[in-house]
Amino acid sequence: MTRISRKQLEIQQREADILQIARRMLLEDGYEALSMDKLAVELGTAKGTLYNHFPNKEEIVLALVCQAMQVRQQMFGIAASVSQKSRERMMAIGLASEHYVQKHSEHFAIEQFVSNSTIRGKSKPRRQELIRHFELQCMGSVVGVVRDAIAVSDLKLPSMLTAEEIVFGFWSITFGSHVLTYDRPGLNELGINDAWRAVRCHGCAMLNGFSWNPVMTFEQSEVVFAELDERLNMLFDSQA
Amino acid sequence: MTRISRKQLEIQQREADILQIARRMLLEDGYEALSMDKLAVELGTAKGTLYNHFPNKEEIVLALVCQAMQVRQQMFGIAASVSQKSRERMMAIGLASEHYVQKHSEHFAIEQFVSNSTIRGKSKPRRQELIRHFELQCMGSVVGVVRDAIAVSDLKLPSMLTAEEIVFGFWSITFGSHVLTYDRPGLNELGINDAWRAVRCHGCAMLNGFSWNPVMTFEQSEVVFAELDERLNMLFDSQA
DNA sequence: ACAAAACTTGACGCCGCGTCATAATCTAAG
DNA sequence: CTTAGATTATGACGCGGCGTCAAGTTTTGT
Repeated sequence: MTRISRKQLEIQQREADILQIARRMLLEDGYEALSMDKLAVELGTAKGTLYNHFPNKEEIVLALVCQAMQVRQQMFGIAASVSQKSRERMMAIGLASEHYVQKHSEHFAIEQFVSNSTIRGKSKPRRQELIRHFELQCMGSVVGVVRDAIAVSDLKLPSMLTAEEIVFGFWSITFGSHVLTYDRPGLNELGINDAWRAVRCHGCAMLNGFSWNPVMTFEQSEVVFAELDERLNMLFDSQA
Repeated sequence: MTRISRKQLEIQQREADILQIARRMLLEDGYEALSMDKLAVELGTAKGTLYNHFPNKEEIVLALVCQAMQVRQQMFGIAASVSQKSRERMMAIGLASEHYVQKHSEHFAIEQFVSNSTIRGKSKPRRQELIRHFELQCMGSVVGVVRDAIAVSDLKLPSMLTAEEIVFGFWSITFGSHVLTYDRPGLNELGINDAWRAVRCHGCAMLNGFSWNPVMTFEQSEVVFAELDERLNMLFDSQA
């Protein structure tokens, strides 16, 4: 049976190779530059072989998106358990998001390609479920923090909002900031000097806006962010 | 000289027709469905004629984006002058954004196609300047409100942030929310029942987080939003 | 009326995706 | 080891999309 496993591994390895090459092409020259023909040439096989692994181009991209979301989800999980204090856990998730964009931009960038596009529709149900799964897990991590905060009275849930809708607010602010920061050319020239610091401030403002205890000034918040950042860096490094 | 103007008008009219058809194609079937060949057929001319008006496909899309941004910018301008109170002006701009996404989704959707993509790079400098112009104008409207608020002490500018960075926060939250709401399938199933109301609450939370006077509860805020919304609807309708 | 300028046309070259008949390779039973 | 049957690899092909350009047509100015 050594034969079977050897062949199996060879195929698995090739699948990984395909994704690796595809990622490089996407990152280097954008979505249009991802060509199945060129990919096959770089892989050293015929084009038809590619189609034994993935039914179409979109599935390759979505496989990369899945990898990306898995990385993000793991980081969120780690961040959510970095402290006992609910507000710090929330801040840590924000930092994880920041970290993800900055230090794993190869994944973040690929998430962007698919964010508003026809790509999703062309994928198999299996893949869609997987993506949904990771989305739910990320959401779950953050909603957990919100619920815990409510349970220990760090946060009073406004009558107009659900816990998920609270999360939606923070999701919007980080997602929005990071997308704008990442692929909007020249935010600096618009007067936004340090977008990253600004995002932290906005997160702090919003936490304060919900009266999420302990309410603190931006200056105090910055110190806490710095401490959490250091702790998170260690955790993330030890993970890799 | 009636001849000159007749021909000129004919050409201008055709340009408008091209954009109209292109918009319909984009909205109906997505970016991939915008085909120069089909566009030419629908227009009733040869393909080469298209290329007398636009040097490439991307320029057509970007022309549509310019139209969209112009609409948005006008709405922002109106919203920024709907009240004397700085906080209400800020809220009105949020409402304008909401209105833009909901009632002018044909424009908003097209902005999305270009938000993270290779399209921008293929356009002529002239077009890029135009886009930049509208971006600056929108930014300018909001920054104006922030500066006014500071001037009348409705808002104290945090030492860590510039006025533009404050705007960036609100930009992120509305941009992020609206993108997520618009093209994420099934936010409802994630527990987000009324994303629109949630966005208003988050805006309110953030304003409160900056201690933007008059600080108010979500419930109070909702009433003000409703009043402003009505006033804005009248203004927007009278504009059209 | 007529020449020069401006505009229109559509066939053409090139490239990319996905297919499929054929060829090569592997598996497992005899 | 042999060999039939299953699995996998190949690349030429069909189709369709973008942008070009030489040839033809209309408009303009005199």
